[in-house]
Amino acid sequence: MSAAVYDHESIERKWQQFWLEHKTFKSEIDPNKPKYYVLDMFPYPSGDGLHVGHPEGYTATDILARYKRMRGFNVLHPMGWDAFGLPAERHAVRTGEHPAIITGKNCDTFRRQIQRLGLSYDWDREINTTDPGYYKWTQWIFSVLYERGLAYEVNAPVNWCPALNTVLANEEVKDGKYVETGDAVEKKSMRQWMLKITEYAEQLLAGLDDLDWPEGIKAMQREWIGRSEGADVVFSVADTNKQFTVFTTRPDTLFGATYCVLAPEHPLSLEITTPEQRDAVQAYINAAAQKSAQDRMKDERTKTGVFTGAYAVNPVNNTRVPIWIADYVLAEYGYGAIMAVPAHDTRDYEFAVIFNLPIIEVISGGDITKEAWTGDGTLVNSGLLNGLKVGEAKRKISAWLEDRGVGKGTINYKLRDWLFSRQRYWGEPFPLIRLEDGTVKAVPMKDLPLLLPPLDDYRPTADGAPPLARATEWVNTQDPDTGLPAVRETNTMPQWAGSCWYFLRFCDPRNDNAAWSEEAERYWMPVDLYVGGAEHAVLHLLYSRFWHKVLYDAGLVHTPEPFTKLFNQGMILAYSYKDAQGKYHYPREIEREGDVCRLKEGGQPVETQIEKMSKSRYNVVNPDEVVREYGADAMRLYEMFMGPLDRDKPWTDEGVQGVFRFLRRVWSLFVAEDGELSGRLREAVDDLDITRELHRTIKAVTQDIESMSFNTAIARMMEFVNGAMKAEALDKAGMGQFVLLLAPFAPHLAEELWSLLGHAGTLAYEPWPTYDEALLVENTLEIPVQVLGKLRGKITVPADADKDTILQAAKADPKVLPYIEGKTIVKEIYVPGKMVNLVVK
RNA sequence: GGGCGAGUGGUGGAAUAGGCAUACACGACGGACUUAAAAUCCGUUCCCCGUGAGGGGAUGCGGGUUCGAUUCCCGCCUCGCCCA
Repeated sequence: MSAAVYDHESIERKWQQFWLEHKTFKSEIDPNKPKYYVLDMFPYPSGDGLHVGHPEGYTATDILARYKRMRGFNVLHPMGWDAFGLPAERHAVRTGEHPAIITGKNCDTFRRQIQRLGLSYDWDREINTTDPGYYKWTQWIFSVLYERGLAYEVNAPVNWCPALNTVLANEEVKDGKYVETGDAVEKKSMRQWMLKITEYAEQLLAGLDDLDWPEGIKAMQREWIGRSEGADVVFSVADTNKQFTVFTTRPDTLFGATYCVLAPEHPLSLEITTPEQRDAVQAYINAAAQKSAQDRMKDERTKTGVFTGAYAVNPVNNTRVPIWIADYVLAEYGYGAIMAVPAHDTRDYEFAVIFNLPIIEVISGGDITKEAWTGDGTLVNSGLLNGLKVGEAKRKISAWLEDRGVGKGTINYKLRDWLFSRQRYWGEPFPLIRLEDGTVKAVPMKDLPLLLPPLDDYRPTADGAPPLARATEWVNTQDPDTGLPAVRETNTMPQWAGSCWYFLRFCDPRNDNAAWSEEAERYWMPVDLYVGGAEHAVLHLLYSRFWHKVLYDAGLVHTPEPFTKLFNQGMILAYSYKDAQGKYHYPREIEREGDVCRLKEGGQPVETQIEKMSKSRYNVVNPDEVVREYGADAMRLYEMFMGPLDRDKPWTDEGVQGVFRFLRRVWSLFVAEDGELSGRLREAVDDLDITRELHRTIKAVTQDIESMSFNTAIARMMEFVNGAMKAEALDKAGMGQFVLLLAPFAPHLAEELWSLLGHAGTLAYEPWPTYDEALLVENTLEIPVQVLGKLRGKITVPADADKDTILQAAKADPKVLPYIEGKTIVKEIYVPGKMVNLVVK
């Protein structure tokens, strides 16, 4: 085999070793250099190993990291492991082996796979959330929250997932199911730790405005926080001394309230019910308890409800209105009670029609005999509000209610407090003890980390307590201050805890005296670019922002937001093949003839679709195999060349081969048969066309990297290479500049070519190529000529030709002439350097 | 129902302060090299009519603004995500 073959395997091994040995990408604080902190969402190291989806985001950030280094930035580009998680715990339950062991193995696999991709991480900063040296500080931050009154215990109905034996946060539940696994979730009343994220609702909302994040993600967070302005209004229950408060976003429609509705769970529901109605109400409440909130809120569902027999008094006009119980009102939102204004609320309208309740118009503008009017208009039938517009009426009635002590203008949020405990072993223990009198104390800093105790059996106890309850010696402890007996919390923190602050630890990962030093935090934070999947739009990104704001208020970090710019990469999909029986087949079992795909064996036709990669669909692409066959550079290049980074796109093997061919062409451009530098590359070759092309490429690639349009950057380099292949001689220095352009994308190949060009060491810190604007200007221009907007000809003119000359040439062009002869030119348009359009009649 | 995003060749995609639609790549077809194949290299490849020169049409659909619209505006359709 000739030495000229592009041997990706040995080139990549050589340079990966070089980078590790020389710590090429080690970053240290340097006040003389501008910093650039570019971060990937660190992975959960699952037993399945790396997936081709992971390297997509990692390659994008790596290109930017390498590019920024060449532009003189001090780059922080770290990687670590979000390693607490359920699969390791399940493994421990099955085998009795401590979860740390399997976690360690999985981290090793991930590290090895990631290093094979040639990503320029500073491995001296690697962190692992399950490392006691790390979770010590997670516990410390929990203490900060606890000391600031932001952590509290509550006995309340929570999302219980029987399949997992644990509770879940609101954000983890969708349509009555756990978002990760689809297991059913039910309501169960339990004692749990909560974090007061609601206290930061306003800040979390306001902080979004200035962030350079995708609008969609910001919109999702805004929606999740769900701020609404309105008023609390107090209704008294007629003929009793009882009263209840409703929250409404439409206090202006108060005069149109014709009934009230309490949620089935409302404490007054049964209390106010008249004896005649008691059985019906009780039955309704029982039925409602069986339904999920999502089911109850479905618009298409016919509304149900039951009359309590009781009446409420509307504070604005002392009218008696019936009180109903209905499950379209949720206990969790507002006060679990509403005033119903059927004329101006679609759901109230629907309910009123079904139960034949009165509908009174108080805002003109619609036709309430047909449907609710929810738009703006003028107040009618509304006493003191008559004649006002909606906005004015809201303000006036809020003030009126407040004056009389029967209500006030308020702001309500959909955001609930964060349920922060899990009935798991493999998580951070809460640094808390509980004395016999019920007092809860934080474990002092000097006693952290509070280590997880070893167990023989990682299952929950027989009576349903979390696994940690098995460690009786660990649970039963003493108050270090008084020596009094105390017990430890047996719940642990959710997986989100470790990822809420890991970007801070990366700034100073080996610090034993503090979670981070002020110097490191001030230098590196905030994260300049954060890249990851959109699935964390609400969960991780909202939780980390919350913790960061608390740390900011505590004076522990210097910016109110952690992530300046956020970018979501799309998903990598794959073709899958399904036969008529619905059974999936591996791509290698398939052959393609024209439009139809069939099984190689038996020839049965199969259906082709593009789907998310998954084992069950037999369409997973293993990055190890891609790297083995084509190399890490080809893998990186292909993932970037597939299309825009933020879009979902399907993997094809032929596509990898395409970029592999490109790399091989680059190799053959530089390297001769004998493995030495090709004789085509010579000193001081003066080929203006190639030089121009090089400068155009430098400009385009630079701009494309800045805008993260990596697919077009690669296309530009391909064009340059296609041109250079045709040249007989190439300028060595100029081709060196091209190697530097290629370096962020295909770093191994670039390093190898750079050393073949006679340079010592790494190119990682070589200055990024610059271009000469003068060389971008063409001597002659080819100007398309349109007649009535249709392309009819092209003229070639000197670049400095003036408008008149160009128009004369356009009109004289033999291709154009037939279309203007015998006609009157009414308008001549010349867009400088771009085109001519002649308008004729 | 509301919000966000997308819809361009056989395929992934390129081009938007309005200015040559289809860059780059894949696939396909033809050719060179080879005993043959692979690899590589060269060429063709949006569709229709035409031997050709040439002509016509096309960026989900229908309108509008404009000398000129993939790009801007209005109204729809389809798909994805989020919320209800």
